[in-house]
Amino acid sequence: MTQKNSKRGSEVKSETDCQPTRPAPRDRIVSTACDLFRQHGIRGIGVDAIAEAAETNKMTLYRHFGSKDDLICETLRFTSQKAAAFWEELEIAHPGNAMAQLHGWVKARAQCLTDEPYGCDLANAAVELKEQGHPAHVVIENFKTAQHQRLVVLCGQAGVGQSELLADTLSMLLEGARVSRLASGTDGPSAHFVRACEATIASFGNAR
Amino acid sequence: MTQKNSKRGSEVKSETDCQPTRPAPRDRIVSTACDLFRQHGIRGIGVDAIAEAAETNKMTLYRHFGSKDDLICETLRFTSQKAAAFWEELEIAHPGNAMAQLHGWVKARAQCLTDEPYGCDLANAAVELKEQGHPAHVVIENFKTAQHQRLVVLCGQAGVGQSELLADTLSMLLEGARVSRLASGTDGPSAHFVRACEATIASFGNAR
DNA sequence: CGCAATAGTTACCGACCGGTCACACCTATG
DNA sequence: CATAGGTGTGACCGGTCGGTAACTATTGCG
Repeated sequence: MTQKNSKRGSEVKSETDCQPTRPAPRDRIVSTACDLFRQHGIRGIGVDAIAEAAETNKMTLYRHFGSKDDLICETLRFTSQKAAAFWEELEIAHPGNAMAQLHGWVKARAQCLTDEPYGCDLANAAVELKEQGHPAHVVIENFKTAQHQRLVVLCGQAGVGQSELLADTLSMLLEGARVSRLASGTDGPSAHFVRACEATIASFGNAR
Repeated sequence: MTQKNSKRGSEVKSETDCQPTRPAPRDRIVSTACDLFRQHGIRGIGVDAIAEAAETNKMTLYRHFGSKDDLICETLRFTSQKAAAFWEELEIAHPGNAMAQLHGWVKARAQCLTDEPYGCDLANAAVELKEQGHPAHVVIENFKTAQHQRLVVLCGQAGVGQSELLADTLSMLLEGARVSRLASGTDGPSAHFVRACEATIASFGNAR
């Protein structure tokens, strides 16, 4: 609005190689939509506001995404992909040591529990999008299944008894901690997520 | 719409004492709003649709509730009160036997996990209502705190070690199971909610 | 250069949103 | 019978929603 013809505050031209050449409109829209969906909820923000925040316009948004639902799915896929990278970092941090990776998982999840107080984007979307048959649901379920499967494998490698039940339990603890932080606040049950996980892992380890 | 002047399909008059005299408009609105919020989400249904489904009109709705936000709070309080009654049934079912009540809690929660696939209304509202300062948040937090406190007391009476940590763990497991059922489907981690709870309770009981 | 693809702008559409108004209606009670 | 309070009706308000049309400006590339 205030800048009219110049693309940024800079000199309009000759930003050929120094600056990282700001992302293409499509990418700006996706990442901006991620943030705004997170802050205001999927139903709580309009495409117009998303386009403006992404420093573009609604027409461009609709040329890349046929509908708001398409954009929703794309943002969820985007978030999924970022989350998938986490598992490789875990393997790098504790190579070949599954039990250490499991404890690393707990620690990392506890970290994002405090760093990202808005909960899991995918889970929140599942809560918010009630219309069954919405294309986002398959994205959400695929993501959740994949995340859980990685945890199942990890628990199996850690050599504990009933590894699948442990993975189920940890999955529920994490999911519960994230939504519990929204509903009950910081001092609710989620405050003891780490202790709960560690106690659970220990009990499974001893059980065998 | 189709019935115009007659209040119901009946003979317009003389329902003085036989029929249970259908609830007053205010009560119809609250319970109808509960259902519709659950089905479509709080943001997904309009006051007009709620009034119509409650067989009344928007004006009457606004005469009882000053705003949609007021109605939201009232429905959440309504749900809270119904949920509070559950604890008394639990005491009646297993009088004086805290451990039996704890297992009864698990069983009952597992039951509503399958009976009510839409998750916890209060938790869902917390996810959906991002605007901080929304009056619903205190209703939600009060409810969650009260529910959790009852569980803490119960775990304490059951005589397990670290009863508060057990209550935190069970709270997170339940919350996680309910949202996990939405995000991951019936076959996700929530399928083993009972086993996870029982294993957890057992490990806490043995730990001491 | 010249062309084509992409991006930006403005205006517009019909639908629906939460909320209000004035007025007619019904029914219970005095 | 009369009055009053709760209820029903329909129109209306400004605003926003998701989505589209037509046109212009910019850009990258042969």
